[in-house]
Amino acid sequence: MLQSKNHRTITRTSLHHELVSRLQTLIINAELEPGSKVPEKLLCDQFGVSRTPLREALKVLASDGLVRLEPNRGAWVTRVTIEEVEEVFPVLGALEALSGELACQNITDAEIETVQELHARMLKSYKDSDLDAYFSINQQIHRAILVAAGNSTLTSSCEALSLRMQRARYLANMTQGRWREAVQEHENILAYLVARDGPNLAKTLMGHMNSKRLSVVRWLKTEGTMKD
Amino acid sequence: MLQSKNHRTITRTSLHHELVSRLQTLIINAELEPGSKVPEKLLCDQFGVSRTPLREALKVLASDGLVRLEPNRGAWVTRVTIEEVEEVFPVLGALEALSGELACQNITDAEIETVQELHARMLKSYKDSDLDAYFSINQQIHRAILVAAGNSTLTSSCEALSLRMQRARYLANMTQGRWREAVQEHENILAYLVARDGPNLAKTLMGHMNSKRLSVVRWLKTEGTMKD
DNA sequence: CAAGTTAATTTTGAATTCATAATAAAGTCA
DNA sequence: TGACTTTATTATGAATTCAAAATTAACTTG
Repeated sequence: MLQSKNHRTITRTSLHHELVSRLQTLIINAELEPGSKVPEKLLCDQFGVSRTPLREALKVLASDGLVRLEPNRGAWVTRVTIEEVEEVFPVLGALEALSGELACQNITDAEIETVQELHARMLKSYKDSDLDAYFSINQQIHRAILVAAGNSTLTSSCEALSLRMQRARYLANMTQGRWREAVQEHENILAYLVARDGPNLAKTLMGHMNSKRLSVVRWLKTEGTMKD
Repeated sequence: MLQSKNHRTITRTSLHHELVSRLQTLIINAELEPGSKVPEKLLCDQFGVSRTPLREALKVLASDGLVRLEPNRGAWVTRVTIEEVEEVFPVLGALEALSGELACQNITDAEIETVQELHARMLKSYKDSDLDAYFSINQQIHRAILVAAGNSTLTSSCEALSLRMQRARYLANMTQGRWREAVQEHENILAYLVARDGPNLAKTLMGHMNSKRLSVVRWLKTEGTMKD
């Protein structure tokens, strides 16, 4: 059988992917509020598409846990619950630990330099108390390590879970103390990466995820007390 | 806002899930041949559904990596490649290691007994050279450990990746030597589980996945030599 | 006017339709 | 005959349609 050379791998299933990605963005940025109903018709109008491709995208989002489909009642934006956080961060920890191990085996000097630059910029945004910039660069660092690990399955698994944790701004809601601690953890991460010390980088990344979990859970608990 | 009590969580989005699951089965059992085109119309007829829900299911399968969507050319059943195996097993290893750690923390005596019974039955099927039974029970053991770990996110991540590795029969294609080795590894897994020795169970499960990877890759390489 | 009932409206799930792209078949010409 | 066009045919992607379910509104009736 013909192995189909490499059939225009450039073109991507444009509309479908586009919709999935735009809906993800809406949910991450809480433009679609957690717990609320996904306004199918409105979104169709906004995107200028019919219900068919939109619903296809919603099914994919549902399988990623960003929305929940209720039979005959439509799609609902899922909330991040404490239970979910307690589940997802350990898994992310294990995956990031692996990414650290692999990155130490495979990372090039050039890639290390890139991470160092990102780290420096992240420090600056910390000193400037620019939370948005901090979070963006932070993500880029984790992503750079994943890329250096050279395992695309690992990358997509991590990103799917990260997406779920990125919903809503509370991740951005850190105390000064937690922020300082996170920066210190990143110092260690960088050091072990530069030293290409896989086991310690793995341990540190896992610990980093664990601290993050504690911080997010703590925040979710106070939030729960405030509202309800 | 109303937290929507627990809106008939019993009823599941029946048709959609049904289709996803049946398509998965067809692919796992290689009734849809790897590398072949997904016969949309035929499947619609077979399942007695229209193209709309079938295509929705295909998008979900694509996001799980079981099919690949080529723009304007339809869906194709993905092949298990050596590269994919080299990627997926390490990730599965990390996840199973975590499941071992967590299981040791949470498993009940009753659950341990269940695993022991499964293990005994697996040994019997090994002695009987009943490969089908062996694989089925093997899976049940891994699943039981996952369930005992009590992390549903971890469970679904593992199962999604396992599905990808379950395509085609070659997993069943073990040498006598590899089979014996796998059984020995399972002896260790059980022992560490009974002892609730998380770290060693984790290490053993990771090693188990690594052996599996080597075995599958070796087989894929000989298969490649035979055919092409 | 409150609780329950029925009718109107909207939303959902899925089939059908339709324009466009890809493939296969037929036709052309050196 | 064999490479290249041109023309049918088929398959795909997405809009539209339609029946069934859920929601809302209107209407009883005590």
